[in-house]
Amino acid sequence: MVSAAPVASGRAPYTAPVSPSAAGPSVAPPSVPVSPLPLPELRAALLAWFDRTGRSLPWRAGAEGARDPYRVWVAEILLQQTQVARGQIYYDRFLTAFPTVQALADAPQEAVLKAWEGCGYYARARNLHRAAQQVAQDGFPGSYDGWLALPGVGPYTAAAVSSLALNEARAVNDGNVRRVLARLHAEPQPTPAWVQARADALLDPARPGAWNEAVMDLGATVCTPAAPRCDACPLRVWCAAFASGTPAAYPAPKVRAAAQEVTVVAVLIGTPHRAVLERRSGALLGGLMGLPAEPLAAGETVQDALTRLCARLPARPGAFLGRLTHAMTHRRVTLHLHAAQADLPLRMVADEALSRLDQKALALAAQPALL
DNA sequence: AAGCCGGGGAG
DNA sequence: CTCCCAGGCTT
Repeated sequence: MVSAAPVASGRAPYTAPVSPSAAGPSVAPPSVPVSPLPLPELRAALLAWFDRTGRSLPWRAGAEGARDPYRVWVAEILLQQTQVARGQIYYDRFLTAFPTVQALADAPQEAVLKAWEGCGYYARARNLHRAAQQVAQDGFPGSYDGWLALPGVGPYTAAAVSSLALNEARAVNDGNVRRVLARLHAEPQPTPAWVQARADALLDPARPGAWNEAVMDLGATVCTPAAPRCDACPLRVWCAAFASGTPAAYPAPKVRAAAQEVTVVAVLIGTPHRAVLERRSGALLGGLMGLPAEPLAAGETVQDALTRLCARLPARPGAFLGRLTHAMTHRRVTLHLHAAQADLPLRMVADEALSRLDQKALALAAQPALL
């Protein structure tokens, strides 16, 4: 594979490679302004690598630049902030449930969320469903701008679908592209505009879809976040981060807010298989079903919240069933589960779409932890 | 521009 | 444990 990389024909792309460690611990390494990359050679090298080692994925069926728009679209939504291995499982499940955009448009939202159950970021499913009803009416968009107008479709997804299905010359800008370009240029702090400008310049207009997939494949399988396999990279000879000796230092880690600690009280009325469930509303898990629950207010005890929850339903509180913790990126949830009794309608749990948190709570009730 | 939105893989 | 993932919407 390395043999396919261009023999740099005597030309060293960077005469003065940056050295992050020499700049000191608190000073970011200098960025390369606008690199004079040899576009024809670089494009040929990456596309040759992609044609040889590109991943075979279910949504990649069909002619290059003329893929089935529905399949590409569903895949791109599923893959937002979701790794390919995981997205593939949900892709197969989703396409089986909704083989066509018409089938998706005709389905009730609960069925769409059931197919999405456990995949996270459920606004993706709600927006995809709404957009499908729009497409079933008006037909598939015929351009980047048309796709961009659909709910749930932003600059990344519009570029991906229009390049893969319409052969439009639009460069995607995702986490892979950001990392690959940050390293190629040794830029520690790549802004979205910086990445887009360089992605636009690099895009091979002759094969926009294949080019986009090639950069993303490179980022996912070779130019990986923590331990890049530079020995297998077709762009190594032009890579300023490789030349620096510390490619993993680019881009610098993003500053993220600390996870917030939240305590929640939930009640099981019925059994783990047939129980009282409520439909969540709002941004967090909106549209999903779950056990009746209340977060603890400031200064409130678990017992206070349990009393408040049971007064709302209404229900009579029962035995403590167990506790669990659940991580949600920006939240660290501790859930206290109690039994309760009430005269309220029960639902078959297996028929509803639940979050992982609620699935954990039901599993806890099915087999109480010995603590 | 910055927060928010799930869940899991990799190191 | 931390950081990241074929991002988009809201404020």
